[in-house]
Formats: sequence, structure tokens, C-alpha cells
Amino acid sequence: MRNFPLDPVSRNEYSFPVAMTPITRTTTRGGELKRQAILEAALELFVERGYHGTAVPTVAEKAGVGAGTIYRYFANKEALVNELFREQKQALTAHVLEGFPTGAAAREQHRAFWQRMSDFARQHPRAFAFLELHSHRDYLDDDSRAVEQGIIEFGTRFFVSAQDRGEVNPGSPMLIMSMVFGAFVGMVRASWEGRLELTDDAIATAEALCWKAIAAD
Amino acid sequence: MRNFPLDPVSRNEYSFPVAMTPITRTTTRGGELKRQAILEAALELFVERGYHGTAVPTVAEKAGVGAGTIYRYFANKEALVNELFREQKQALTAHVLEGFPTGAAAREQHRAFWQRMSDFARQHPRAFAFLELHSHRDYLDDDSRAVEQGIIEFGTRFFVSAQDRGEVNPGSPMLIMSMVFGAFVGMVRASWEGRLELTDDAIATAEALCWKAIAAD
Amino acid sequence: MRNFPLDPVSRNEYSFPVAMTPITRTTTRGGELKRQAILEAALELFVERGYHGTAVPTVAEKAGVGAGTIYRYFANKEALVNELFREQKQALTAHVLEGFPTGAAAREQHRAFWQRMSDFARQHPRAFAFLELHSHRDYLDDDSRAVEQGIIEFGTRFFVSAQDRGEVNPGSPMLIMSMVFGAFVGMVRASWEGRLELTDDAIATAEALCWKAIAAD
Amino acid sequence: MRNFPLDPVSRNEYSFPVAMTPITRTTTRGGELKRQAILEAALELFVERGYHGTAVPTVAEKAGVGAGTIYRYFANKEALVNELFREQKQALTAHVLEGFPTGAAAREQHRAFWQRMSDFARQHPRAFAFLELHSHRDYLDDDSRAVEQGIIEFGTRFFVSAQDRGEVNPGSPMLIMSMVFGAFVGMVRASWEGRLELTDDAIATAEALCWKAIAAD
DNA sequence: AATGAATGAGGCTTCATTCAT
DNA sequence: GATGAATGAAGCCTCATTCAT
Repeated sequence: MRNFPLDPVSRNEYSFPVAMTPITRTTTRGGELKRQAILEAALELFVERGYHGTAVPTVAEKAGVGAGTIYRYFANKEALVNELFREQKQALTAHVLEGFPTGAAAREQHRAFWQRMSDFARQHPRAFAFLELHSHRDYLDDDSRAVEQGIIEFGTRFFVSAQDRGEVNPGSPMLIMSMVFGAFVGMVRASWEGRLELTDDAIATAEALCWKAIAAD
Repeated sequence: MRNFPLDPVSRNEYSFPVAMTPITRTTTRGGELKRQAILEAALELFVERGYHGTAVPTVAEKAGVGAGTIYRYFANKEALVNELFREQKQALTAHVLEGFPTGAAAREQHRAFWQRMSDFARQHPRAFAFLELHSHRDYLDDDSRAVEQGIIEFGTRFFVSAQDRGEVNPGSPMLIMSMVFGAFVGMVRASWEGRLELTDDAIATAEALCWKAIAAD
Repeated sequence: MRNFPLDPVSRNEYSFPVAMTPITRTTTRGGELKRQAILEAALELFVERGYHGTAVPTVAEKAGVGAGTIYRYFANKEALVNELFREQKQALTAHVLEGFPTGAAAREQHRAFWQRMSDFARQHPRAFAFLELHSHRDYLDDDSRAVEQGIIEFGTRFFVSAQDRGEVNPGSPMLIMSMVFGAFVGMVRASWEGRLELTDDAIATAEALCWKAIAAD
Repeated sequence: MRNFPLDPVSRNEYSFPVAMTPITRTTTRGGELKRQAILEAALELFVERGYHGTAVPTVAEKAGVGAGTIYRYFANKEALVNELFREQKQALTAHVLEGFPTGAAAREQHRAFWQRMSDFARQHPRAFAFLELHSHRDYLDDDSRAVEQGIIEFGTRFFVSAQDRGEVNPGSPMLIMSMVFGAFVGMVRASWEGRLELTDDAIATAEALCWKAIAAD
């Protein structure tokens, strides 16, 4: 029926995929504040100009620190972008998964997914744009790829489980997941590019549309 | 009923939106060959490392021409990426629109759209990846943005028209279009990242799913 | 009698140890000229301030080329200092060995050695200072170490051979060689530091002193 | 007979040339300990990588003190290297000169010189390497140059005196001194580079060789 | 027309030094 | 007194662009 490989145990169970480690690299509050300022500045600039298009001193200036200071917190530019990616991807993941109604009906979960993703995209538009509207294949390290893998696996398990319970039509869970997530990203991209507005209505409509596509007949 | 602004004339008509100008900047055939070699090399490299991550001499080397030669065909690096973007976007547009069954039923047109897009994505994976998997906001000029606008407008008009004919459920055409296109991109991205294969079956399934989402009840 | 390890074949034979390759890295004359200008500028500066104390742009300026030009001829600063070291060490070696009276009496050879070394030190004082008055342990690569090894081996073989012929007193050839070469360097260093002058007389005196030290009784 | 300029008074007299000031810059014992730790760390690093190749924070780390602490003991990096040079040069000088048999026969004094130098080189190999195997022309200040001058003058006076007593062959004392010292350094350098071992035998042999070179006929 | 050597501005990073704690 | 986080000048190197050939 489905040739998607998943170990039996996980068929009806899917859970928190990524470590939610609240990293505290520096002991001092001031240090952590500076680290955050650097990450925020980098996020903003990377979204606008991309990783390679952004100069480290520019990040420093926007963060309000000296250029050399960045290297007290990050080994180099690549480490900076990787830590930023991981933190934001984990934040997105946490935003979606914390208190997620894992036991509810599939439709309910689908709605929750769209709701939580939309919340995040609206509250952290740049983080979402950085994560999903840019290609990172160039500089992501293994750790970051692992973090990225986490939410993909979670989504896939959700569809597997929902299919097994007969609430979602059969079909490759990876394909379904990619399309649903793609549709969501497409919506956010349109909003990001000013072609539509992410109102509650729009989101509800989008979610309903998507559900129609995948709901069991 | 729909507040999406479209001039009345175009409601039931949508046609070739973009200039299909087969530009021939250089008179010699050899010149055109070189120009194409440069564009192909640039495409490959931009996909892998991004625009800012790619050095002009690297493009020259991959194209098998001298570094200075690039500047006989393109004013500078930014002009190069813009021409590349336009040519590829226009190629994609042309691939979808040439001989498009404009008069057929919406479902038929939807199928044609998926089919043609998939064809293009499979025949020119790097072109598609360059166009849709990268953020270009940094360097696109007005001309390029206009070209990009073209296919968006075409898609939107299709949905407007199909809605007017009652074949597609109401709802913001821009939202619908963004989600359908997003779903398609999501599918291709998954394939690009090796998470699924773009088989005929997968594409047919995906199209059917999408149609379920938007088909009039 | 002597525990210094040397294969039997080489006992009475010692010959040209290093490749005398007249390297021509760039085809154009202009290129080679620039390369030489860079090496000369580097030599002068390294002698004065040492390798780490010399900035690459300073070398470029003194050589009369752009900073980036240096990297067309040398992979990086370390490659530059290594090529400089090898070229000069080989030049010194060649100066001593070309036409060296290998078959003559030991005293004659000793005289030739002092004569040729002195010639080189007087004609190329900076090259000699760079080679022998600085510590290179920090940045020399294997190739350079191999080149350095060449002349040491040659010297040692000379003493081995002369001892075997009974013209030089027994004793560790490595120790004798190190002391004779050290005495020569000591003399040149004194001259370099302005404490004496390298006149023909001084050199002849020095050679005679040294020979007294090692001549067979 | 000899045109080497030395004031008449000093002809038969040579004595302790340098201030042996045991400087105590800081009152506390702990302070002095820290100062020593810094100097030792610097010595080790300067020998390995040279002055310019060594970063002050690296010295601090190796010394087990904060980076800022170094600046409580030394005005700046250059002051540090100069104080290090002077202390070690004075230590070497003191090691050779304290209790030196000034009145003994020249041969005896020559033996004492080699013996004491060797002792120092074996007990403080890094100090000797720092002092004699590196070029300091870059950063030595006048004080340091004066200290360096001290032992040179002592050595020269010894040879002047020995020549006057007919125990050493005539010839420029500066040349003789430079060669003898050079031969010694050559021997130590060979040992430092692993080409021979500084055994008692080797040292005795070396001293005998040297004496042969300079002894009056 | 084509080349690729040359350039120097600008990018990433280090490090001598300072200063708030 | 001691620390080490912070700084920004300066170092090494890259690369978009030019121009002599």
C-alpha cells in the first residue's frame, strides 16, 4: 500500500524531533545580549542580501559591536550562519510542536499546523524568510542539516499516521508533505513579496483548501 | 465578490504576457555560442553557490572563455545574472504557454500547466532551481521583475477566468495561484534535495491533489 | 673509527646534491620579471623585519606591483617565502658547487669552499643573511627542508672523504662540518653587524685558521 | 701589529662588563612569579614562532595569566621581548663570567669558556636558541644592544690579552672571536636541529679543535 | 574579437592594547 | 591587582573589472 520506509514503532507515534536545548554559550548576560544582537543583525542582512552578499563588518555595524567582537562569539562567518540557521529552525520547530495536539483528529492537527506556522511567519517574518526563502545548500554543515531533517521527519510521520488512521488519502507522505509545506511557503512568499496579506481569513482559507486536497474521501 | 483588480477586458482573455524576444546581441554565430556558454556556466555555478558566492573568473573558466570576454557580452556581473534570469524565466514561460490549451476546460488547463511545468523542471533542473529555489531580491532589476510579473499575471488570470466560469472555487486568485505554484515548487524542491523522484506518477498524483483543493464543489 | 652512517658507495664520492632547475614558471618575460621583483623585495624585507614582521602589501609596494599581483605568482605568503628560500639556497649551493674541484686535495677544496662562500656572501649579502642569519623553522615546508638538507649532506661527505684519505683529522664529520660552517657564518654575521669587514685578507686568514683546526696532524 | 682599537687600560684587564641588576619591578612575590611565568612562556613561543609570529594573548594563555596582566608587567610587546632578551643575555653572560678563571692560562680559559657556554646551552636550550639562533635586529632597543655588546667586548678582550701574552696567534681579535663563537653556535645549532648530540665528548672535541685553530704555534 | 595579467578596493580574520569589572 | 571581553587597525587574500596585447 505504501512503500515509504518507517519503522513500525513510529507508525502511530510521532514526537518532538529536535533537541530544544536553550543554549547559553556565555555566562555573562552582557555577552549573551551581544550574541543575540549579532544574530539579529545577521538575520536581517542575510534575508536582504543573502549570506555571501553580506559582509561581516556590516553585520558588526548593524549589531552595534566591533568587527572583532563577532569572532568572540562565532568561529567564523560560516559558523555564524549555521548557528543562526539552527536557532531559527529550532525556534520554528518549537513554535509548531510545543503543545501540539498530537492526539487530536488529523484535521484538527492540520489546522494547528497552519495556525502555528502562520503565527511564526507573522511574528518572525524575517526568520521565516531566511529559513524558507533562501537556498542554504552552500554553507550548511552536518549539524544544521540534521536540524532541518527533524521537522521534515515530523511532518512525514504525521501524514503516515493520519493515513494509517484513514483520515488522509493515501499517497506518498513525502510528496504530500512537500506539497502542503510548499503551498504554505508559496503563500508566505506572496505575502513577503507584497502580493497578498496574511490575514486570519486568508490563512483559514488556505488551510481549508489544503485540507480538501488531502482529506480522505 | 472578488476584489482582485483586473481590467474588464482581460477577464475572459489571457494571453502571452511577456516579450519572447530572441535577442541576438552579437552578429557572429561564434559570438552567440560564447554568450550561451557563459550563461550556461553561470547558471550552473549560481545554482550551486549563489550569485554572490560565484566569482566572475570562475564563470569564465567553466565557460571556457577568458575573463575579459564576459565583459564583451555583459556589462557587468549584475547584468549577467539579470539576463540569465530573464532568459530562463522567459524560457519557462514559453515552455508553459506555447500552444497552451487556453480554450480548454479548467481541469484540462490545470493538467497542462502541471505537465508543462514538470517537463521543464525535469529537462532543465538547474534552470528551475535557479529561478525558483533562490532568492533574487538582491540584484534583480526592473526589467527582470517585469518578466517575473508576467507569469504571475498569467496564472492569476487563469484562475480568475476559471472562477468566472464556475470551474474553480471562489477565493483570492492570488492566494490560490501562490499556493498551487508553491505546492509545485515544494514538490520540485523535494526532488532537488533527493527526498523524492519526479516520476510521471508522482506528478499526476500531485496534480490531482491540487485540483481537488481548488475544484468547484 | 667513525660511526657516521653513510652508504659505502658514497664514501669516496660526493657530488651535486640538488636539482639546478632553471625554473621558468611564466612564459612571458614580463611575468618573470615581476616574479623576480617580488622575490627581491621580499628578500630585502624579510632580512630586515623577518617573515612574520613583513606585510604582503609592503612587499608589493617595494616590488612596484599591486598587492593582488603577488598572488598570481605565489599561492600565498608562505609559498612565497618557501620559494625564495629554495631559490636562494640553491643559488648558494650552485655558487659553491659549480666547477668545484672535487678531485683536488682537501686543503684545496677547503680553500675553494671558503672562497666561493665568501664570494656569494659578498655578492649577495642579503641572500646570505636571509638564509643563514634567520630561523626558518616556522614556515619551511618539506621541499625547502630537502633543499637545505642537500648542502649539509654535501659538506658532510666532503669531510668523510677527506678523513678517509687521511687529510682531515678524525672526529664526527657532522660536528666538524657544523663548526666550520658555523665559523664562516660567525664571520659573516660580524661583518653584517658592522664589527669587521670581509676583505680578501680576512677571508684568507679565516680559512687558514679553520684549516689548522681540522687538518690531519 | 694589531689595529684593533682598545684603550690601553683594558689591554691586560677584562672584567665583568654588564650590569647584573636583579630587577624587581613588583614588590609582591606573587607579582614576580607572574612576571617570570610570562617571560618563560614568551621565551618558549618566541623560539618556536619568532617574535612577530607570536600573539600576546597566546603568551598570556601559556603563562596562565590574563591578557591584560601582561601589560602590568611590560609596557608593550616590544618591551617584553627586550626585557626577555636582556635577562637571558645577562644570564648567559653571568653563567660564563661568574668565577671565570680570568688569571689562568689562555687554554684553560678557552676550555672554561666552552664548558660554561655548553653548560648553559644544555641547561637552557630555549634561552640559547632564542638568543643566538634568531635575528633580533628588528626590535632590539639601545639598552638591549648595549647588553649584547658586553659579552662581545669581553670575548674580544680575552683574545687581545691572550695574544699579548703570546698564547694565541695574532690576527684580528674580532675575527677570531666571531669565528670561535660562530663555531660554538654552529655546534649548538646542529644539536638543536637534531643533527648531533651535545655530549661531553663532542664538546671536548669541539673545544680542542677550536684551540688548535687559534693556539700560538 | 579575445585574452588573461594586473589591479586595488573590499572581504574575512587576527591581534596588540584598553578598560570596566 | 587581575582579568578577559571588547575594539578597530591592520593583515592576508579574493575578485570584479580593465586594458595592453
